[in-house]
Amino acid sequence: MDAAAELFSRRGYRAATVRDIAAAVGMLPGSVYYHFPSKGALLLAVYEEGVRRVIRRVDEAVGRAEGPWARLEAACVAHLGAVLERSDYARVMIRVWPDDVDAPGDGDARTDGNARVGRLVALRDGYEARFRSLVEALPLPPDCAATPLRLLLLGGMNWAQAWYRPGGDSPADIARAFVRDLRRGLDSGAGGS
Amino acid sequence: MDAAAELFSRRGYRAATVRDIAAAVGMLPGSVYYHFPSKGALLLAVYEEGVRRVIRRVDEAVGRAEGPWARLEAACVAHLGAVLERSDYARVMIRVWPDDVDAPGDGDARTDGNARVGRLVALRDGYEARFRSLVEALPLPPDCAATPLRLLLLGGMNWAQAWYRPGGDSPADIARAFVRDLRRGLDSGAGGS
Amino acid sequence: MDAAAELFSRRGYRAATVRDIAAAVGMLPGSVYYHFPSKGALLLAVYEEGVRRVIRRVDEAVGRAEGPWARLEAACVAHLGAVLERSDYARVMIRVWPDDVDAPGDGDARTDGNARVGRLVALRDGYEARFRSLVEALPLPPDCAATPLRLLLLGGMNWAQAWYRPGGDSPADIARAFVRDLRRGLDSGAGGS
Amino acid sequence: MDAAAELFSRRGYRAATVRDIAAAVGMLPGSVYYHFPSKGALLLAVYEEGVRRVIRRVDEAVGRAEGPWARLEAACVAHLGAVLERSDYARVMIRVWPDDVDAPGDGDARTDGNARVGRLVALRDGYEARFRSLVEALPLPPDCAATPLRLLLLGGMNWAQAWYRPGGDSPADIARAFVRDLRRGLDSGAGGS
DNA sequence: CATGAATGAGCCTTCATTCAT
DNA sequence: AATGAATGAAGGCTCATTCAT
Repeated sequence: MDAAAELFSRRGYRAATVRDIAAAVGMLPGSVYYHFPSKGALLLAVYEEGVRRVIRRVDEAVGRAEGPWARLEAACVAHLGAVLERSDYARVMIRVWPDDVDAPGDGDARTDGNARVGRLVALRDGYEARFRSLVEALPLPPDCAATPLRLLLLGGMNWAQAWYRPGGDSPADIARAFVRDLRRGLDSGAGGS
Repeated sequence: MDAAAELFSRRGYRAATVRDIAAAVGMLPGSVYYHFPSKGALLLAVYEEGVRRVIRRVDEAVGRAEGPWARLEAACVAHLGAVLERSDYARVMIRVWPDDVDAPGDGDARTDGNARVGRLVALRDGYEARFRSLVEALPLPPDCAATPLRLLLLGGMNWAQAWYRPGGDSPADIARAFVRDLRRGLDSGAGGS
Repeated sequence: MDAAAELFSRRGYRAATVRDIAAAVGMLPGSVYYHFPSKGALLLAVYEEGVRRVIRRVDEAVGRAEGPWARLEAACVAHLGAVLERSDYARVMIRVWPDDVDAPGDGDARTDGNARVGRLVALRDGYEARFRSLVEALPLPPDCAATPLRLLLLGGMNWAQAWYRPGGDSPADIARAFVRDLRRGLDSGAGGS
Repeated sequence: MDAAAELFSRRGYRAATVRDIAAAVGMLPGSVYYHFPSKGALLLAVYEEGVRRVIRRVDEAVGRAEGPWARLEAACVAHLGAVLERSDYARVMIRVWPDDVDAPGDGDARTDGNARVGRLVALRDGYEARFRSLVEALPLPPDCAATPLRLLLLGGMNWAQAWYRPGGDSPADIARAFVRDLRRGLDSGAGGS
């Protein structure tokens, strides 16, 4: 049931009801539970698939590019494309905060929930490791830390879901602009401090 | 009710229940409705206060700085400080997606909800306009668009809520690193394309 | 909500739905949860009240009687009267097996459930201790153990719920017959082994 | 399906799910319906088999004994052994109240359910008739009614499921103690009324 | 200003059951 | 003889909300 991705990505985890997800594929709510043991497990499956897809896309793009800056740019184009347009699965990774899956009550569901939160975070971290390598491969000035740079770039892209509307600049153009702004200095030297 | 700010910022809109908010100040859920007509209105109030506070903080910081880059940096330090550490109110602005407030059913609540979404978006936009001015005041290279730059910077900062943990670099340091990375070029010239 | 006692005693724990219990007092299912945190807690409350009531009734009856056999008889009359006719609360004690309250899933509800099972068992045991004393006070033949005797008597009475129908012998008569049969020998000496 | 007997006897009718029963023999829930038209029918089959088995056991034991008291004792030893240790099938007869099989809703299922309740009760009554004969064959004092005696004895034994735990006295010993207590008088003559 | 009690819609989940294959 | 997939009703429970007091 991969139309769950659409609802999770559009409404968030809590607001996307099992009923709606089932109805979206012409099922009844109970039927979902034949395929997934719980709503949380369904999210996890969607999330995993989302990560898998972005990874594949990014890896392919990186593989086709030459040179560290080109590789980073390719990765960003792939990431932003996936996260904004290409894939509901990928979008879920951005829209759903891992702890949304955590149940409010204390207890068993909570235990499962916490385990799930951990898994979600691990998946995301695993993916972001790719960007760590990419950024560390850059020929940076000696006093420039790779970490804030990566965080700025990834954050800028992920947050794009908050403002991006189709019709304007394409995700690829945006990604390229982000990388270009970072690569060359923005200070034209004309201004003061 | 500042307790609402805390819960909205920590759990998100849907997961923060009126019960919990009321309990946090020793009230019963019904009592909340003496002060606010609905949960959505409560969020709106908190959100508004959040925007107000960040604005005040940012304006003060900007007022004390000289030169376009210094002003932008001051604004970023203020913004990131508010959003990561200083204020639950400000945090809500980041953690709650405007459409979370939108009811899924059709009806009156939906109408109110939609109106509220618009208001939330307007508040945020109003605030971000400050950054637009700040960025446009920068002495940028002629072929460099202000919009992606602003979006990258704000996105990078807002997304920091996803990874920031107290104890490492301070928000102010992070903000300064972001601005510095953007200002000077990152390409040391050693690499190819 | 003490009409729950009626449904628990008539249908058993699982078959008595919260909806039915609520409807029986003109409420909606959600309203029950203002008064009791869960169905299991409701059962516990009913059960506790049931035990309390039987204890009171038995203690009163025992207090009015003189001599060990008369006291046991009085206790049995009180017990059987409560359990068959007088009180839905008391009936629950017989009809509901403690482990019915235990949830099938593993986890938190299970923990609470187990705790509840223990409490139920403890309540019942505490009550039956009264019969232990009563039986031990009897002037029994030296080779006659009190335990099987008590178990036979209590079991005979508790099981009466399975066959008793109003209209025939009264519970009091039945109880008296039980005690009499035990007290005097039944073997008329006419038969062989 | 002997697995059904185990689950019905251990958890009761409602708490034993078709899923669990099927899983216990490596089947899927749907497959059960090839062999039995409904859960109620499955219970009925198990119950019938249970009655059949106890009857066989009791009849054999009674056949081997001589004299009315010895015959009753043999029957009780057989009954209690079956119901406590020997047979899940027999245990079901005690653990499941006939009306558990009755659906709460009105409708066809209700009709079937009621029919089934009747059948269950009839089976049990048929079995208990044996004990009626056994008790009536006893040389009882003239003013002693056979009915309460039988009810006390059977009830005492059936209720044993509520307190019996393997490891203590054997079911056979318990049964013998029950019969002995009834046969000889318990009143040592020392006490007053 | 706040409470106590209730509401009713809705949520996630379970379960007996069905049926084409 | 059994499975895989689905059904639909119901179940326990939650939650925003209302309202008389």
